Amino acid sequence: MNEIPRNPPRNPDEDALDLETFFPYQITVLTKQVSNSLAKTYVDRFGITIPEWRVMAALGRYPNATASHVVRHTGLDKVQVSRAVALLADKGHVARRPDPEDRRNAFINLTTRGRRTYREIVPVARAYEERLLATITPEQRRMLNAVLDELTARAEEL
Amino acid sequence: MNEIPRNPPRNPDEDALDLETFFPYQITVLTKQVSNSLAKTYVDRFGITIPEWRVMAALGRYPNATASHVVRHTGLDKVQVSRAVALLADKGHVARRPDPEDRRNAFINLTTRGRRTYREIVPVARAYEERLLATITPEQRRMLNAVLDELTARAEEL
DNA sequence: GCATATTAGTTTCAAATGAAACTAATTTCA
DNA sequence: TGAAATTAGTTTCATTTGAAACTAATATGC
Repeated sequence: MNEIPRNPPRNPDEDALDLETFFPYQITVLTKQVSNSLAKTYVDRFGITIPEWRVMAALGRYPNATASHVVRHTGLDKVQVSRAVALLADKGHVARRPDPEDRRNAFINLTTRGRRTYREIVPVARAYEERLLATITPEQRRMLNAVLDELTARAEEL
Repeated sequence: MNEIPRNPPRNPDEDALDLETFFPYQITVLTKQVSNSLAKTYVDRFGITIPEWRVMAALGRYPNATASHVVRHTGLDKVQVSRAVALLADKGHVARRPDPEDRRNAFINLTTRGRRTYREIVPVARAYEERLLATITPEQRRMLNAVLDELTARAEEL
């Protein structure tokens, strides 16, 4: 009795690193899962990609923004924003209005149609987040939120 | 005195969603930062990509694995593993040995050279993680770890 | 046994990505 | 002024990605 429990085949090397507890690995795996789920929802139900959704989210929150503003608010790079805005304009979700003061700029806004779509997506996005976070306590949520902000700031420094 | 603090231009829409507090957004931004930093380190200092590093990490921890095992331990898909193993074999970091019992399988192992590189990378990876997490408490780390595991399991269900 | 299904792993191909080059407009300062 | 530098945004191009098709080997069921 009392067999020694069988571990998975073990590296004799003491210093072996466990990927499963390595923070960059954990967060990458989770992010991929979450992004894939959301991307599928957005494409299937609304015909837009994640970058396009992010641009709409930024415009929904901060209307009349230039592409640079959108870059700041979405964490996308300017190439992605340029492309997402072009696609959203094709689909009639956003419109560009040149700035007469400085013709390098264009103000971007949701169209009526874009706003309607935006208002449909927001509760879907919230519901997904809610289901995802359903099993963790409000306490844990607050802390998770704070820690992620802290780590994002920290990661930028490094 | 006592000016009303100026918020950024506000959407009148009550239901606007703040991207900055939206969990899928937060985690995506953080992951991108972290991955870019690490990818740069791995490429610059060791000449390998993140998928290659992950394969090495899996083999360092669980030697003599088939490609399917590596898939399970790395969260990469089989295409990525196939490519990473081919590249690592070219670089002399891993070697494949066909399974005589079932010739569809091949056992993959770090070579002496691969093991040497692996042992160089592990402390660098640990040091990065350590610097990243330096400003959060051990308590927060434990909780973060547990919550990420929980959410990853949860995300797979959804 | 032998046709059919399944499994391991690779290759192909089309789409997504982002660095670098580019265009157009504005600002700087000699 | 007006030449050089800067800024906003777009386009190009080479690389990365992953779904789907494919090859080769083994397992299953009639």
